[in-house]
Amino acid sequence: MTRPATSDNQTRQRIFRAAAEVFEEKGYTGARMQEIADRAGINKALLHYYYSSKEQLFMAVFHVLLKKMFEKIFSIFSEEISFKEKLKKFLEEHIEFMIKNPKLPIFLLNELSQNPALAEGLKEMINYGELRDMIYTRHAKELKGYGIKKNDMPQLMVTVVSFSIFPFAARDMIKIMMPEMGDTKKFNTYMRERKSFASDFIMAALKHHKK
Amino acid sequence: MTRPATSDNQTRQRIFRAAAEVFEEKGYTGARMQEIADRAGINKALLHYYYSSKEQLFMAVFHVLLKKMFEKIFSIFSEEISFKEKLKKFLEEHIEFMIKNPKLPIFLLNELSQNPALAEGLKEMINYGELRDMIYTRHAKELKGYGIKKNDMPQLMVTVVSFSIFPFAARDMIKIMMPEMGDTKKFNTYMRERKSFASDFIMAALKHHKK
DNA sequence: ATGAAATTTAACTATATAGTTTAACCAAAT
DNA sequence: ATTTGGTTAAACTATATAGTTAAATTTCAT
Repeated sequence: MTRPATSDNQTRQRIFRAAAEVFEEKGYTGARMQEIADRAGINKALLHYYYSSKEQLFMAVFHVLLKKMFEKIFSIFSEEISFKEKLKKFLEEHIEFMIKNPKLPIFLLNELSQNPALAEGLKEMINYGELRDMIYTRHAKELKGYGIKKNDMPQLMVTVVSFSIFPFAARDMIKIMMPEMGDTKKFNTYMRERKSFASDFIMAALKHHKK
Repeated sequence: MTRPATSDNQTRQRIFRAAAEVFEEKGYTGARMQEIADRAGINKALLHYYYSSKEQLFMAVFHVLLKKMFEKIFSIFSEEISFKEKLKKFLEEHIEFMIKNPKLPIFLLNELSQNPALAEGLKEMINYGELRDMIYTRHAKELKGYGIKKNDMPQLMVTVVSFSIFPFAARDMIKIMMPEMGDTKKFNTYMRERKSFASDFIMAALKHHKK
């Protein structure tokens, strides 16, 4: 009855992390249970002892990663600071987050696109309506000062997140067009420069926005 | 020796189109040769009569689609019009192109990310260095007027294309956050509004850009 | 020491799928 | 009419992979 002091949750964790790695790299259909077992340093029998099926394991991993992505975005947007500060902070933190999880966006977007039902679990967890209204309400004066109407919010929000997410999603296309950014170090430097480029760019656009 | 008046190239085309559809929807690993044959209205034997292997068929499809994507971008950027006009035209045409090919970006980005070698064929076909320098040289005065240095060009170019590509790549995430854009019609309307939003936004940012 | 859970080993089953084969059939060019 | 190449049908092979099983071994709490 007693929980044995052995790995247990440690093994579960090792499996989970290995699975997250493999799924992120290869996607659901490309991932192999054998490879997950190998990376976790165990065998297939034990893998199925902890997770009964590939699908179950994938679901566990996918939902954690999707939540991770959204929470990172939402947590910054819900802070009680000015829009300008929020924007700056978002770009700084989110780009650092993306540098640590560069494969996350393509993985999530691709799996979602191939199986839209994957979003089901999260639609309730995320109080999107709430947050969207909140952002505009909280920054109403500041945004109106820039001539941004409530109507413009979806365009603006998609634009803001695209600054940090798109280059990672399009990483390999950027490699084709700009081979000088081939290696990760240079690309990360480029992305760190993008923090201030993006917040300057967006603020400049807002200040000059037609009313 | 004479080309038979039968389908021949028509069948090849039907196969190619069916394959493009299935690969775009399911990706390489998710696609099934049987499904491609079914959609082309033929059987597997004939499919392999035209394309000896899944990989060969995939390569043919992938390269055409990747080229299609790049050519659309490049053709507009190489025209002899002012930067402002080019920007406007790019967003208009490229967003219409994306509306017609909404699954293209995720497909290309995902396959490239899982197999970077896929880019090999195209690196030579695309005269990236040429084009990049050309853009800055041709619009040197205009861009300098906006305080854009040659150094800023990679940031600016990625930004511009992200306006049209990102929302399609992130389509299913947008669905989660903004359920009112769930159906294709509303999303396309949103994207058509984005044409002018984006070009106004970018021009405003440039005009206000610190020198 | 004993028992229970964790883990390994290795062989196994079931299934999906890419690709093959063969024989027959059809359509059109000569 | 004969030939050639496009096409079908259906059964087939080979292989990869998810998942199972059972017996043996290890680990650890008691």
